[in-house]
Amino acid sequence: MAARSFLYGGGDGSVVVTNKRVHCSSSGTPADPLFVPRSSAFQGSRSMLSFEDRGKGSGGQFWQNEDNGDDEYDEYFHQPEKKRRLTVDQVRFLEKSFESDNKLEPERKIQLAKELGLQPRQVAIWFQNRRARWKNKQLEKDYDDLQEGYNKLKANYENLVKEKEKLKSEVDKLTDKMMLQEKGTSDSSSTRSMSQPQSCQHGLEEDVSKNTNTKYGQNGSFTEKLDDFDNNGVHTSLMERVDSSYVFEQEQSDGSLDEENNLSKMLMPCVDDYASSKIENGDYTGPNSVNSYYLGLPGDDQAFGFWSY
DNA sequence: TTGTGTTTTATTGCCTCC
DNA sequence: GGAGGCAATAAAACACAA
Repeated sequence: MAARSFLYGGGDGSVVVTNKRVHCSSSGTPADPLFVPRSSAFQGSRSMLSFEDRGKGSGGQFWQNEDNGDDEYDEYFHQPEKKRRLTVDQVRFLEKSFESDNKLEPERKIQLAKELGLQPRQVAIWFQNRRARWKNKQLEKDYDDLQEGYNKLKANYENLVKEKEKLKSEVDKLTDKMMLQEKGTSDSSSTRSMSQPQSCQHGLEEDVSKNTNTKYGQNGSFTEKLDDFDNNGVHTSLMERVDSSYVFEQEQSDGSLDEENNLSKMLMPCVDDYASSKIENGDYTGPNSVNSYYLGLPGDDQAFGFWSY
């Protein structure tokens, strides 16, 4: 790999060996981005000493011994200065600069370096590390947001399951009632039923006559009970679906247990559909309702797949 | 004081762009 | 091919509990 020309230490053209890479100093012209005037407060890590508020250690020694020609000590004396943290003021300044723009153009880098008494490369490194930190923070934030959204969605799903169970039990209850009622009425008025539809016995003639596509005749009492259910102000759409399709597609039955089971089975799609349509229409206003869709999937993972973020 | 975990500074290698 | 960015990592500096 081509070595980068990092000026790290001597600005006089000396070769500085760091522990990992050979750095050749630049020629040291003012136009060079790596140029650091010898008169600058900063000479490599020595610059830290000019800010001094953390200035412990023996920062100056390395530079004082820089001209020692003794080969035996050459390597030792050309060890890079131990890294030192930037001062509070330097960091504050860099932070402000980063806030205004997290990318660093060469001109700005040199300007900042001059103002802070740092090497341009140090400024570049600081920005690079700062961008990395910022990115990590963003990732953390994104993760938290996703987690929060997921939790809301999960709560939403659980509420829907509860509501579905509630609806199911209500339907079951009503089905039972209807069955009992149907049995009672068919016993006591078996003669009348020969000439009249059952719905008429429950005063539902008008409803029946309005509806042209159902077979109310045999199921009027059930409809009446479902109407009551609807009066709770909860399940209008369920009623619409019940009226128009599922339930009364069945031909007349003898009111046996089989029919009861069939009715329950037939109603379940209504309930499922009802819950889904409520969400899709944005009608669901449960305690944890969010602007996301749940389409009746059973597992957390699947529910997770349908959110809008 | 010391061990340990975290943060910051700096290096290295790879990649992209001009 | 050089410059610069980024990810991964090293290592020094720092914080803090025991």
